[in-house]
Amino acid sequence: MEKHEQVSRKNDPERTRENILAVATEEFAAHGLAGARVDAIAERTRTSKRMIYYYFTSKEDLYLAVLEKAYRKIRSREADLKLAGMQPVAALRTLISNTFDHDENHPEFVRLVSGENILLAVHMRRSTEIADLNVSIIRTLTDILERGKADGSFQREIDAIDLHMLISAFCFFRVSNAHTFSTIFRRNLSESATYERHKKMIADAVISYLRLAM
Amino acid sequence: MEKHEQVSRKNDPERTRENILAVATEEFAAHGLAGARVDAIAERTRTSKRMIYYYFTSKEDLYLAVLEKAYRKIRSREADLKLAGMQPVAALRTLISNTFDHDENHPEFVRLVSGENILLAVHMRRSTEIADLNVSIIRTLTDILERGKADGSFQREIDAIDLHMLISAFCFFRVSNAHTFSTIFRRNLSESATYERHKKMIADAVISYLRLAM
DNA sequence: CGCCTTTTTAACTAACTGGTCCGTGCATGA
DNA sequence: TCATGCACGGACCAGTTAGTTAAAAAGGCG
Repeated sequence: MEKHEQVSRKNDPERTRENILAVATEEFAAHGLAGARVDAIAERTRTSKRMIYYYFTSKEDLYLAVLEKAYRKIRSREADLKLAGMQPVAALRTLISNTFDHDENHPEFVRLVSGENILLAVHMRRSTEIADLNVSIIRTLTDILERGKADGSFQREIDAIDLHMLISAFCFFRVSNAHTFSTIFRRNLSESATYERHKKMIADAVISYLRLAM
Repeated sequence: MEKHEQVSRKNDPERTRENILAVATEEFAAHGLAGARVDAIAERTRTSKRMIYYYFTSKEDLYLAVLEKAYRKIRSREADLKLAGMQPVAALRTLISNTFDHDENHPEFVRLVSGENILLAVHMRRSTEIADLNVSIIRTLTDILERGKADGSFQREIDAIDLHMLISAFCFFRVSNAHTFSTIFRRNLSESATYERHKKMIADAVISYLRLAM
């Protein structure tokens, strides 16, 4: 639109809203809902505390908005992996690699979800849009499993949601519990050698498991 | 003249301390460090808020005491499984089953650890005793892996800590993320059929993985 | 008994924190 | 140009919260 005018105020509601959301995401991820301070968010914002309430009504509503935005972000990133054309095993490896990288690269998302679980996911339940979000990944997994069974790559009888859980659990835990784990075992999980080894491990474990019925 | 039902007071510092710790554990597990209320703990205690400070000095110190006690509890429960005499595969299955059951039966422990991770494990790092706690499980796993390799049950080259992580991740995640997971996928994880299926799944996955080099 | 530890009670404070009041600046269209 | 509605901000309020104070008194060990 127009150029920056240093003296005059520029009304840019969209920008203000997004700015608040971005700062709030960091704050809630770092301290949880209860530990987060509205004043702290306001300070790091380019606007004021009053504006937070102007746009988001309450601390809880702001928190929910942060949560929804975080989930929306994944949806837009996922599913352009073109797995349909790949061999089942290769497709699965690609999918696992993607999940692994996502959690590793978005610790703030992992922390938000962890915090929400401590609060029994009550806020997430209030949200209508989050629920039907991960349907696509289940559909993708179902397709891979079927094709793998047809061509003999997989013989294991397994439910797609269970499989998703097996994969998610490892990828998520690596990030969500990194601090206590590395404190106890004195091991740096974000080291690139560890990173690669773990990525290969979860993929190999899943593939081994699916290969044969036992 | 009217007298109280309880005429005599019993001085039992140990009991008082334990009572405070037990109530505090519930409160911290339910709401996290920031969300927990000292007054709320005091109310549900058979003693008073003053006693909390008499024995624990501050909210943070109380929280740390809760954390340490939770970890100490596992240590005392584990390692009487007599795995040394069992075949490697059977020993491993027993160990996995035990980890699985532990997390399932102690959601308050899982929540405490989750919360501590959100806070970057800063309190845990202050504790001297928690660190050298899980050495025993690594030793046990190392032993099982060596025996399994010797008798040909396992051919996979793997580090014991990585293996522990693979097992823990699934068991922990099932509990720590139960609320968001079941909200998204509309599945009740504490149902006994699901419980048994998942327990078998993680054991089979680990065994399959260890069996062959790929 | 004599002395130290444990326990009780209730009021209190100082800082904090979520939320609001009320007034001002900005842009636009009539 | 002026009215109107949206965007904005500083100061403030009212409730909450960790932590304290003080005065007593009962338990228990030697």
